Amino acid sequence: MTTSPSRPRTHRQKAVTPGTDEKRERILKVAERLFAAQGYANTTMEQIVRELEVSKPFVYYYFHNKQEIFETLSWRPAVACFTTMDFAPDDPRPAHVKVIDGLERLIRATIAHYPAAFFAYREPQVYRPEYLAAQKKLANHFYERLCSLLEQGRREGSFDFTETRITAQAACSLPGFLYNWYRPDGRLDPDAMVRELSKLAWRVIGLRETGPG
Amino acid sequence: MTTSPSRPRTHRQKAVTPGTDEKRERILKVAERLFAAQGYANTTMEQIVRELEVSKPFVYYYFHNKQEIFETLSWRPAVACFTTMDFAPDDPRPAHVKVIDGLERLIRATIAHYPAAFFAYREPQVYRPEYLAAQKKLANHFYERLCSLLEQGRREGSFDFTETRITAQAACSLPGFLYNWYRPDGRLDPDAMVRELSKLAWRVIGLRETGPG
DNA sequence: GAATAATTCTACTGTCCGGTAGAACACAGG
DNA sequence: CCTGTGTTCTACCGGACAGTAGAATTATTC
Repeated sequence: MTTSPSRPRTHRQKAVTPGTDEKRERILKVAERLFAAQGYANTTMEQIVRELEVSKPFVYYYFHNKQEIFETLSWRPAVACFTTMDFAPDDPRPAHVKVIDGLERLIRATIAHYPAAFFAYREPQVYRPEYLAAQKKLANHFYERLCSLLEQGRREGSFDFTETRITAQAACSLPGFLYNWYRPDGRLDPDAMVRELSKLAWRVIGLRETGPG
Repeated sequence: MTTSPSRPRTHRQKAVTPGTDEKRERILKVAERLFAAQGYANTTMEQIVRELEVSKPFVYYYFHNKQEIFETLSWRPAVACFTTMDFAPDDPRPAHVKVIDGLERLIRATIAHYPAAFFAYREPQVYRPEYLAAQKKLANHFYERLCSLLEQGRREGSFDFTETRITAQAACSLPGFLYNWYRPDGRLDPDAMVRELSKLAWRVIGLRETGPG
C-alpha cells in the first residue's frame, strides 16, 4: 500500500523521460505551499503556474487536474503516518515498547511531512471517494494495530486506560492537531518537539513510569 | 467580548421585527449542516436556499453575504470555548482545580457546539482579517490564562510538565481534534464522552493523582 | 536532416456561482 | 383604501476559474 490510488495513467506518463519526476516535484512543491497557506479552493491554477513561471498546459501535462495535485500531495504523508504502527512480524519487543516507539514515529512523520500531512484533516471534502476509501483503509489499519497493542500492553500492566478507541484517538490528537499551532521555525527544533510531544502522548495512554521488564 | 466582530449593521437590522431572529437562526442551522458536510467553498447559496425552500434574496436580506453566515456560525463557539478559563476574580479555588474545571468546560463547550466549533480549525482562510484578529485575541487570552494557571499549579506541586505552552496546546488538542473522529450519535453519550476526554486531558498536564489539599 | 514524438505555448471556452436590480407582495397606521 | 415601509420574489449579471484546442517548439530516432 505505497502506491497512490491515482487515476489510470495515460500514454503521457508511460514514457518516463528523465526530468519528468523533477518537474512534477517542482509543481508539487509550489502547490503544497499555496494549498497550505490558502486552502484548496482559494488556490488557483493561475497562481501555481505564475509562481512556477510556466503556462497552464505545462502543469496539465504532468497532472490531470488540480485535484490530482492535491491527492498526490496528501498521499505520501498519509502512508508515512498510518504505517508507523507496522512492525516486523518477528519484532520481539513487548507491546508497550512498540506503542511508545510507534507514537513517536507517528509524531516524527507528521512533523516531517509538514504541511501536506494536514491537508486531509482540513479539507476532506476535496478528495474523490476512491481516494477517501484508500485513505480510510490505511487509517483503519493503523488504529486496529494501535488498539490491539494498547490492550496487549494494558494486560501486561504497562498502560492504564478504560476506553481503548478513545484513548488511541486522544493520543493521536496531539500530532493531528499540530497544524493548528506548530510552526517549523518555532523555538524548539523538530527533534526536540518530537521528544516533547511524544512524552505527552505517552501520558495519554497511561504509560506507567516504571513498567514491568 | 461577546459580540461578534461583524460588519456595521445596515438600516435593515435596526428594525427588529419579531420573527427576524427566528429566520436568521433557521438560515444558520441549515448553513451549519451544509458547511460541516461539504466545506465552505463547496456549499453554494443555491443549496442553502433550496433546503430552506426560499429564494436567494431572502437569505441576503438577513445576511450581507455568504462569509457573514460563516463568521456568525463560528463566533459563538469561539467565545464559548475560549472563555472557559475565565473565573470570577474572587474564585477561591486553587489553580489546579481551576485547570481541571476549565479543561472539562472547554471539552464540554466544544462538543456542545458541534460542528460549528470546528469551522475555524478547518478553514481559517475563509474569514476576514478583522474576524481572525478578534478570534486570535480570544485565543491568546485563553492560552495566557491556561498557561498561568498551569505554572501556578506546578509550583504548588499539582502538575508535572516541562514546556508550559506545548503542554497547554497538547491538552487542548484533545477537544480540538475531535472533529476528526467524534460523531454525536456514537456509542458514548456526550456527557460520558466529556468525562472520558477530560480524564485524558488531565493526564497530559501531569496531574498528580493525589495532589495536595 | 527528415520524420516522428514529446513538450510547452498562446489564446480561448464554458460553467458555476455569489450577488443584485427591480418588481411584487404584505402589512401597518391613518 | 391609500401610503409608506418592510419583506420576498423572479430573473438576471459579471467575474472568476478549471480546463482545452490547436499551434509552435524542441527532442529523438533512423
